[in-house]
Formats: sequence, C-alpha cells, structure tokens
Amino acid sequence: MALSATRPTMRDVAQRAGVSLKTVSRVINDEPGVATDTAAKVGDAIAELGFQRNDLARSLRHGRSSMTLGLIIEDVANPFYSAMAQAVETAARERGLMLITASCEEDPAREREMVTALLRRRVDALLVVPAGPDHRWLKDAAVGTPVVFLDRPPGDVEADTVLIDNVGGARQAVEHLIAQGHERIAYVSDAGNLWTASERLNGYRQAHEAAGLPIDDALVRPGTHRAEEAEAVVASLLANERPTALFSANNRNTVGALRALRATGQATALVGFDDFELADLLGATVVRFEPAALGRHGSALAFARLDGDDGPPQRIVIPTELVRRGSGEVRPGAEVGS
Amino acid sequence: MALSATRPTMRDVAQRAGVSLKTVSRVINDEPGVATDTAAKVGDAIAELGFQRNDLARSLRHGRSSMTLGLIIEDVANPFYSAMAQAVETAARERGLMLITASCEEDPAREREMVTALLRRRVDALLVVPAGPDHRWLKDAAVGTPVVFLDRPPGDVEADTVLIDNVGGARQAVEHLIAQGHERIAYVSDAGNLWTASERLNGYRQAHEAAGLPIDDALVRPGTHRAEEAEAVVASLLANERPTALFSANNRNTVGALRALRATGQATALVGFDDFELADLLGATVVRFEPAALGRHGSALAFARLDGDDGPPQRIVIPTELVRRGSGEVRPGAEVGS
DNA sequence: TTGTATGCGTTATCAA
DNA sequence: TTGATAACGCATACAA
Repeated sequence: MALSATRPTMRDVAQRAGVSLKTVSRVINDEPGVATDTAAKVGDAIAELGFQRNDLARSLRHGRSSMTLGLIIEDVANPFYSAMAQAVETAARERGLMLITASCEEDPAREREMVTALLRRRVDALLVVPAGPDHRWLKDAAVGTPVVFLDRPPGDVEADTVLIDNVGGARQAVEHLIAQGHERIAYVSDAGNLWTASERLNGYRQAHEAAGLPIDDALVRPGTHRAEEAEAVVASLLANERPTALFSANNRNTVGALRALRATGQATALVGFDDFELADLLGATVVRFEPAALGRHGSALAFARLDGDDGPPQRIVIPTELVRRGSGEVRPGAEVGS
Repeated sequence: MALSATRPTMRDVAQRAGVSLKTVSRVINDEPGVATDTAAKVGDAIAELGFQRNDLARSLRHGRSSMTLGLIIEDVANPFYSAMAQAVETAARERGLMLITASCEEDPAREREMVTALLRRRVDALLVVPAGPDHRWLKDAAVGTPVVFLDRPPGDVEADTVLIDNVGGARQAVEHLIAQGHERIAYVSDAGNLWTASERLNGYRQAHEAAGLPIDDALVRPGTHRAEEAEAVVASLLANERPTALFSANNRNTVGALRALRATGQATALVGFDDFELADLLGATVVRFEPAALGRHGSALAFARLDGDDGPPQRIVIPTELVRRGSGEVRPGAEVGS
C-alpha cells in the first residue's frame, strides 16, 4: 500500500516482482518471450504499486515520436475554430495521438511563442492557423516536423495548406445580392490585412466588376474583429451610407450585422460568410462550407508526411455553397416584414 | 547549414562553441556566472545549429513538472465546453503551462483511456468533466496529481469540484413559468442518468411542489442528447401532451425546442438552461451562468494544490440568473405573435 | 568563470 | 526465457 510520494518506476516493479528491468519492459510493451507466470508476477507488482509508464521518458528514449499533435488556432471559443479543433482531435485519436491546442488570438508574437513551446515538446506534427505575415522562421524552426497551415497560407514559404474557397464564396454571395437587384452592397469584415478578409474582398470586387457595377469605397468596411464592433459599424453604415444590402465576411461580423439590422428594422439584405447555429431560425442566408474539413484534410496531410510522403507541398481548397434562407433574398426598397 | 536529419543537442552546441555541456546549459537557462563573450559564442552556436531545448528531457530530469495541464471534456464543439476550455487555457498560459484537451463524448471507457494517457504524460494537474459514474479509480490513478472535477461531481470520492447551481437555476426557471400562470410545463433534458440532468429535474420538481402543482409524468422527457433528438421529442410533446410551457435543461435541448416551436407555430412558453449566442435575437428567455467560471475556478483550485494547499476538498458553486427575453413570458393560451 | 560525473525512467543491444 | 549495461537529452552536485 504505502505509496511513497514519488511515483513507482519500472525498477520498483522489477524489484517487487523479483525480475529484471528488461523483463518488466517486455511485459509492459507486450513483447514476446516472457513466461506466463513471470508475466503474471510482473502484472501483480504493477497493480500493487499502481505503476504507470512514464511516457516522457519513453519518448525521450524512443527518440522519434511523442505521440502528440500540436494545433494553433486563434480562439477556441469561436465555433469556426472549435469545429476545426474537433475534427483534428478525432483524427489524432484515430492515430493514437493526443492533441495540444493553443490559441494565439491573432497575435504573431504569441503565435511564435506557442510554436516554439510545441516544438520543444517535440510534437510529431504541427497544424497552424497562421497569425503573422511571415513564416520562414516557422519552417526553419520546425525542421523535421511536418507543418500544415490551415485557413490561411503561410507567408513567404511553400508548405502544405488547406484553405476555404474565399474568393469564390464571396463572389457567389455578392453575385447573389446583385442578382436580386442590389447596387449598393456594403462589405464588413475582419482586419483588412488578414488574408481571408482580403481574399473575400477580392471576391466582392470581382462580382461587382463582372456585373459592371461601381464600388462605393464608403461601403467597404474591414477592420471589425468582434461582433460588437461589427454591430456598431453596420449601424453607422445603415444610418449614413444607406446600403440596400450587406455582405459580412465571417461569423463574428454576421452576428453583429444581424443585431444592427434588427435594431434599425430596415429591410436590408444580408449574406454572411460562414454558417452558424440557428441561422435557420433567423432566416440568415449564408455561404456555407465545412469548417471540420479544414481539420480533417489538415491532419491527413500531416499524417501522410509522417508516413514518409516527401512529394511537393499540397494545397487543398474547400468548396463553398450558398444557402438561401431569406435574408439574402430581400429586394432593394422592400418593406420590413416577411 | 547542413542540418542533419536528427536534431542538434546541447552536446552539439557545446562542441561547436568549444565549451562544455554545462556552460551551454547555463546560457540556455539564464544562469549567472558566464562570461559575456562565452555566452555570445554559445548563442552563435545555438543560432547556427538551430538548436531547440528538448522539454521532454528537461521534464524528465527535472522530475517534477511537465508544464502541462490536462483537460477532459465531453465535446469541444459545444459552446458550453469551448467557453470552459478557453478559460482554462488562459489560466494555464498565465502560469506558463500548455493545455492538452481531450473530448470523451460521454463515454466512460474513453474517459478512462484519456485520463491514463494524460497521467502517463505526467500532466501537472487534471481538470475533468466526469463521464462515468464512479471515480475512485481516477483518484487512485492520479496519486500525487491534483484532480479537479468540473460541471459534475465525481462518483464515490471526495475531491475539488466546481459546479453550476443546477437545482437553483432550474427551480428559478420553472417558478418563473409557474408565475406566468403555466400548469403544464414540460421538461426536456439530456440523459436522465446524467448528474446535471437529474439535478435540474430536482429543481423542476421543487418548483412544482412549492407551488402545490402536480407533475404530469408524460411531460417529463429526459434522454435527448443532440438538438435533433430534442426537436423530435418536443414536436411530439406539443402534438400530443399539449404543454403550455417548456423547460429545456441544456443548450442542445433549447436549440431543438426552438426549432420545434417555430415549426408548429404554437404560442408555447420556453425557458432554457444555459445561455447561447443570438438568444437575444430569438427572444429566448434563459437561465444564464458563466461557463468560463467553471474553467477559471477549476484551474485556480488545481494551481492552489500545486502550490501546496492540502486543505480539505473544496466545492464551488457558480450562481445562475434568469434572463427574460420574451419566450419565457408567454402566458398560457396566448395567441401566436409578439 | 568553467567543467566532470551522475542520474531522471525508459528502451535497445547484446550476451547468458 | 531472461538479464546486465548503455544511451536518449538534459540538469544538478560538486570540483577545479
């Protein structure tokens, strides 16, 4: 019984069972060549002492794998990222890996900090939603460790990457609004220097160009990260610039836009990028894609590298789809109600 | 340049810098007593080789801490758990710890698997939303490692625990409905053997007893885990049992109930346990509490144990509050619309 | 200011 | 079938 303060080691087990260290090791790792009764003795000793293998020591000795996957995202509490994280965790578990997740909240310094912490821990592979603009340092630091970029491509470096079809999805959304007869379509998004935001802005522009519609720059409002900021910006847009339609470029902005629209009661059309729970009840038309697909494909790419694939960097693009639920089908000049 | 396939070690750095292993160690750990130019030489060697300290080896040698926190929840994709996880991650970071999160989806076998995996990795402490009914094994297995239970108490064991005021919150919700004049109030919740579900049912019962209202057992419907299941159950309830009000005991059930209510168009009152995003726009009256508080208090308890606190097990209860948004203020027999 | 020797808990090598 | 011994990469005690 008397479990000492310090955990029992294989040596303790060996002593208690009256065998050698190596025999204990064999039993623990199910290696062949152990007599049934010796195995039983060892098993008893393990149970009596409450021994648990130290996987830190094991990894150190074994040299290669720590049976760990690292994931760096912006914010676990955002459903977009948590859906991604869930997919990665599932894939990791299927391979017997544990997942270490770190959020860096769009802070490049923290991103770097987290990456180094994970590499020091010798994660087997790294999945990263990059925050900073340049990632040569990352590829250099991670030499030997597969790195896959999710949602945004790395800066100045070639690497496996999984992206959403941002341009296509945004274009689809805005073309839909234009098809309803809208000519003053506002654009609200996260910080404009964010790759996804600028890609979606490209889609917005392309749709206008294709339709021969001019863009009023006053309607283009990047820079709102949180839902509250988006709500304020949209409220101001509605009051001053009088757009007849809105394209919100991510789920935070869509939430803010919905609140602002409800508050004014104006019949303004809205299409959001990224679906969200209860969008059906709110009648929100969105560009939908599968956030989990980022995690699934990302881990598959990483695992392929671990299994020896040394082909050229892959780039996978997840398709999008327009889901009509009402808010995107409001016509310009329509009355409130529907 | 020629980085070999295997990572450089402190020995390699020492050799390159022409100093001893110990000197490199001193530089890396900012220990005093190193001449400025020796430190510079070592720094150069580190940079040239791209050396990164192996934290696995460091933890092994250092013996005590792996600078890691383990968190076991049911499902990262559920906003309740992801808010909790975010709070834990923040607390962990403040202490310089990384967080390993594992979801076990209400599967006791998986819970046990994850716990042992984390203990083998020598996490400094463990935060667990317990899935199984009995946790003596856990306290035994975790000897020496602080364990804090979140959201549900452990079975058959005394340990630090952080809970929501389930009974009080549920009672508050149902009393509110009774105060509106409702007498046929349905109860939908997760599996009845789940501690939180049965506690909330207690609150439901207490409110009825206090008001001298009988309970129609046909209105009590535990057992719906996913939103889709809840939607079906509520639809059937509305069609057959004709309750005038609903109490949904968690966010999944509330989402399902909202969909079912919308589908029938009946003017049935609804109060949900656990707030959710956009509940304001949907006019959903809920019992609110701070999911992040579970994570915050939980990590604080764990850290206190790590810092030597050996007092008796603590139990912290997070308060709840009723938020009126309309759905809970519908009166029996009211017309649709509002 | 710098270096040598030893050990953390495990697995791998080789011999008995 | 079993065991003695070295080694993984680092930190600690102690010496120089």
